[in-house]
Amino acid sequence: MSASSPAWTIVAGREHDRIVLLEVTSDGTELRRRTARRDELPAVIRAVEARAQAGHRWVWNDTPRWYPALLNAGVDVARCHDLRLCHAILRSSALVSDPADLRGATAWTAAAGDDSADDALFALEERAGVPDDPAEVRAEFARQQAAVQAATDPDRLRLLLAAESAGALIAAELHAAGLPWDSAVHDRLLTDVLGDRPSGGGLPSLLQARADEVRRALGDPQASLDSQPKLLRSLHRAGVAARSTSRWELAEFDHPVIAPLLAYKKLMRLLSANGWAWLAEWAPHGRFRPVYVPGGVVTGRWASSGGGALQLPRQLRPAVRADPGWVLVVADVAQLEPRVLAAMSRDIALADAARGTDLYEGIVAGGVVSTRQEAKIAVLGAMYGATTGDSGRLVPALRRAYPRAMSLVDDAARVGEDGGIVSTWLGRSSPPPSSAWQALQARASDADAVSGDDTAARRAARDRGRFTRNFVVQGTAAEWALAWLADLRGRLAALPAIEGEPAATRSGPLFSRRAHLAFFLHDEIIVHAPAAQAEAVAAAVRASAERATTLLFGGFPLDFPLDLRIADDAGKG
DNA sequence: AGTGCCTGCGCG
DNA sequence: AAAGCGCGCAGGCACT
Repeated sequence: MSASSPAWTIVAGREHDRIVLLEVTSDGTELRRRTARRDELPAVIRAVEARAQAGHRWVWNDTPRWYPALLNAGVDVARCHDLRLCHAILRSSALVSDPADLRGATAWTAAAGDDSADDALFALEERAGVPDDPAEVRAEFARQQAAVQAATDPDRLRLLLAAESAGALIAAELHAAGLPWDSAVHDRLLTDVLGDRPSGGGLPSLLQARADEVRRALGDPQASLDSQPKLLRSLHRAGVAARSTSRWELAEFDHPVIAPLLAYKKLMRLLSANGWAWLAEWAPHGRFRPVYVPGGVVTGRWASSGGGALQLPRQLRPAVRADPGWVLVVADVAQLEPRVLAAMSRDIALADAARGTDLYEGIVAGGVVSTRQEAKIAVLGAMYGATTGDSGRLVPALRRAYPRAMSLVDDAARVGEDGGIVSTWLGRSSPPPSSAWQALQARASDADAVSGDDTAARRAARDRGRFTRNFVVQGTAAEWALAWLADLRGRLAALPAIEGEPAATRSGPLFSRRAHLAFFLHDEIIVHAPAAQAEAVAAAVRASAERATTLLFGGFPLDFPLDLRIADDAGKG
């Protein structure tokens, strides 16, 4: 390592009309300070990136503040440290021994909780509240480094911060590249299911036909089908004594209105959530560009804002189509969360059950329950804290067969019920209980508590227990997925760009000639790749999954098998 | 007209 | 109406 090469380059913020960049060694020595006009930034960053040593990171206050403009200019970076996201992790991590300095830096806290700037239209704008002053940015980075160095387990935290920051880069890149979307396929699907698109303000023909059928069965030509209270009253008049209009409830009744009404609701849902209006707004030019929000969920999962990226119905998958000459590599992890639970609890018995490709069949083969369906609801019940019904009934069998795994989630639940903090494998910690929650518990344990207080407090405690029970598993699964994604991103960047003119330029200046991530959904990814690189990408996807497993869980004998296919569209399988 | 809550349903 | 976690969004509706 050359003494003059920076380990970090801090994009420290704005001073007058110029952006301040500080090159810093790993021990904090400042090597060089320079400034650039905003329009010069892509070229400056490209130049620094080109001569950076391995492991160099960009440090900046907020990835959406800087990175989209770089991507638009055709510049990407290998690594970054996102101060806003890392602050949010460190200030509440139980691994940080003395978070006082970080918690005192309230400007970063306010910014971390502010989602008003996550709107697609403002993604390029400055996010309200994120400090932009070079001295403050530098100080916050120093606070974070000190917190990590003094932490109980610095290596885990470093891995978590690196993964979280890589996620910030990937989220911006996913938006820039977009998911290839065939609007003709989407339109055909809508027309097939809903009927011809109305020219005026009316409903598509098949949807209208269903509505007519429902009103006939109700004997009420004026019945309102889209207002829950009105529909409920119409149903009551027709002799259907439902208490709600949800699908599960309606299915219990035997009445001629039920079938057409359920059909109507299904079609109406497609029209309002992902109909022609959605297509025009969110996938207008052959790409669906949702706004991803890394760290948007308490557990560390990503959220999304706009377009409903994380709720894309299976029904619409056929509209995800590769460009000509390109393919999609679609991969998801089978039973990610129970595998994560087995690994983090070091439960060899559960790891043995996961040995094949289907963990649930493995549980059946071990004689714990008798069918795959039972295994599935038992495992979900264990992770979610089910106490009643089929699921709750099966959990004790799991507790006998996999005591280590079950202790981990049972302990997490107990800590939560007691008002404590739990943490993921890499050290993301749950938020403390709200003051209202604490007040409720305090009131109930008071000597002269009213009788209602006690049951309310017990219920709130159990609710929180189910939350912390699930937090450790869902959060660690999110960490595995981030590690997978981050490693894969590096492997894809190392593949050669295609020669000649790109088949399409809709993925932006960087990704129109390079294999790139196009979609991410908790435990599933889609890579858009030149057809000639399909096998290389598939190998990279698998290798990254193995790397993520090793990074998190070392040599624990458990793998995370992928369901992987190479196809022109994402609708099969 | 803007807001915030409720219901219901899509995803993992 | 899910029993049992985490989300976002549309539409209706009550409120300001």
